[in-house]
Amino acid sequence: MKLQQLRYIWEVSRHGLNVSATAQSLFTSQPGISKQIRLLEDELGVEIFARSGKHLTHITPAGEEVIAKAGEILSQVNNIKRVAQEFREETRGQLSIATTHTQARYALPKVIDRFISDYPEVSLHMHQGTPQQIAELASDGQVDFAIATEALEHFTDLLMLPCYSWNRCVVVPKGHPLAATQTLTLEMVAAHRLVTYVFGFTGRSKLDEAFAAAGLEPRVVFTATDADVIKTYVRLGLGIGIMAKMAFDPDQDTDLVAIDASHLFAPSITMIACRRGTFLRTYMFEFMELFAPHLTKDRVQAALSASDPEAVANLFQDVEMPTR
Amino acid sequence: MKLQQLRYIWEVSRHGLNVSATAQSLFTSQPGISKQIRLLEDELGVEIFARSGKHLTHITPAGEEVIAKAGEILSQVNNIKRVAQEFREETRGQLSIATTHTQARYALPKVIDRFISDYPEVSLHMHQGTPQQIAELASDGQVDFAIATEALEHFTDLLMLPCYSWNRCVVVPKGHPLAATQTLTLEMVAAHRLVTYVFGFTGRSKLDEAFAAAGLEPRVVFTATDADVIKTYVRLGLGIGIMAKMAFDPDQDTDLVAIDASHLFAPSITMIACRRGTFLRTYMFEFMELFAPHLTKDRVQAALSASDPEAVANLFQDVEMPTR
DNA sequence: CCCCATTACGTAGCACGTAACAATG
DNA sequence: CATTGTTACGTGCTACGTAATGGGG
Repeated sequence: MKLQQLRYIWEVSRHGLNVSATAQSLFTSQPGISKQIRLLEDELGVEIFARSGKHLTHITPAGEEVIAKAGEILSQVNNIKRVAQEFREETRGQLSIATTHTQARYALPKVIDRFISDYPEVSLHMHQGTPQQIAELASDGQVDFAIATEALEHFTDLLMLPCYSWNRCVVVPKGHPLAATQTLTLEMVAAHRLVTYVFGFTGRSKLDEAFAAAGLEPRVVFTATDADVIKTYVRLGLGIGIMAKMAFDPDQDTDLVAIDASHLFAPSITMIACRRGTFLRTYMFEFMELFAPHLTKDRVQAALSASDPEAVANLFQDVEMPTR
Repeated sequence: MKLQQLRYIWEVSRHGLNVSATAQSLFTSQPGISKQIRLLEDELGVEIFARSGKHLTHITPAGEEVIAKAGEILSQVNNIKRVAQEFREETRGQLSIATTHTQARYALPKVIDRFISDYPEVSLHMHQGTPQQIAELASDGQVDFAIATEALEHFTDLLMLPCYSWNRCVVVPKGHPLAATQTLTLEMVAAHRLVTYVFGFTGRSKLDEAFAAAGLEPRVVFTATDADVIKTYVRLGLGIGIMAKMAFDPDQDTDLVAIDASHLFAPSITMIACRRGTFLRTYMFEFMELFAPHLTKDRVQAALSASDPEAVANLFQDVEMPTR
């Protein structure tokens, strides 16, 4: 059994059982892969892929288990490489983060700015996507961290750590009837046409829950995946906006008025997630702590290593309230 | 990075950093191992072993982490081989069990007898040792199961499953003053010289606790690691014996009288332990169920896979009371 | 002075690439 | 007929064994 054989079956399964495509992506020849897979199957005495004629049709039950374990092995191999680099050059390496528009646009810039000045030799890669995509990237090990508010909880191989809690504001154009309101009610909000997030984005679920609990049916006339688009359509007069409070910028958005709506909706908690069982570089811990100061290296390691649910639960008590 | 390189550093660290001894045990040449270790270190850019002159003196911090991860990998490699054999020939393979005298002599024979007739093609290996040794064997992956009553709880990488609950009896020669007693008290027992288990064996701790709680200081004049020796010295009149009830055989031990002492001591629970994260063959599940009928495959798998502490806790409720 | 790891060197095996072949939709 | 996996074959690399070398305790 060779590591490359395990890598081959793993990659082939990730490429929809297409050996040729796999060979291209690995910059090697396709007969080489075929041969090695056959050799592995011979050695194990079990077929990993089922063939019909000259095509791989599906993965055998035995193959499922073998491939899963091969994935574990490859992930540990990566960990070893990381450990080595950590001890060789502590401040050099890669950091890949997948996140949503909201975080990338409003929460992360300050943190990133600080991070790249602290660790100039770390090459940073940001990936933007839907919460679902983000979680998958982290779960596959393609990125180190996933940062989002939704959809991370269904991936059991991800460890989720709470970063900060936030709530919403209602945004209206200057001069709008609601602009002078001191204290909003859900009824007042529901009386207008609404512009807000698409379902599954940026805590949209908490919004729906609040309206449903009050027996109201909001007229959502436009949904967007980010606050910049929401603000644009509020400016056009399409409706009033409901969005994350931190997405309102008093300096920039001078033609709009933001009205606090924290008392109307349950707060959302933005999470950072990383794969369980992966080795984290020092600068990765540092990044976490920059983003959420209560996520110290010690605490995160406790939550990571321990199958100790308490270590994670405790972290929720330290989540800070929104800064803006 | 090659699997053999990982195997080499793992084995060298297990052989007290003696490369020559490692080479012998692996039936290969010692320069070969040296070379491969060097190649791995070069590739990683980190020293795994610290050298003084021509000797390996200790493992570097980086080496510690690398070796730990290498161990994980090798364990997964074994799992893959097991999976393959499971699908190839379901009823063929190996089963290695480490256990104590008490279990091997009194609890296991019936189970083993049944097992070898159910699975004649499985080659069975039994290892006897102290509870400590047993736990280490299981923790190292050298045996599949450890069966004992004590000392398993300190190994966090072992999953412990409760098998059966048992208690003690007092053994005296026929004609001894205590022989006619209906209901023993701790004071009556403490009035005699005692022969019982060595500390750390077969639930000895529960014995000491009971006497201490009653403010009694038992005069233990002889300690043994197994009941056969205890019975021998009871026959010699050295004192009265306290031992596991199941170790008394009415057919065999006709010259002795056993008096129930279940009400004097807290019951002990015999456990079966296996390493977390290892693939268990079908016949291994079957063995567990033969030994402890409430340990069905489904339940054990739930306890194994889940980091779900409840799945294990539930099993404790099903522990049967002693059969003899 | 013995033990042990490293260096040097030769060989056998094997992983990989190119090219030809076969089968499927 | 285009795409894809398998077989055939040659080559360059490398893992491993034997022998020689060098340091430590």
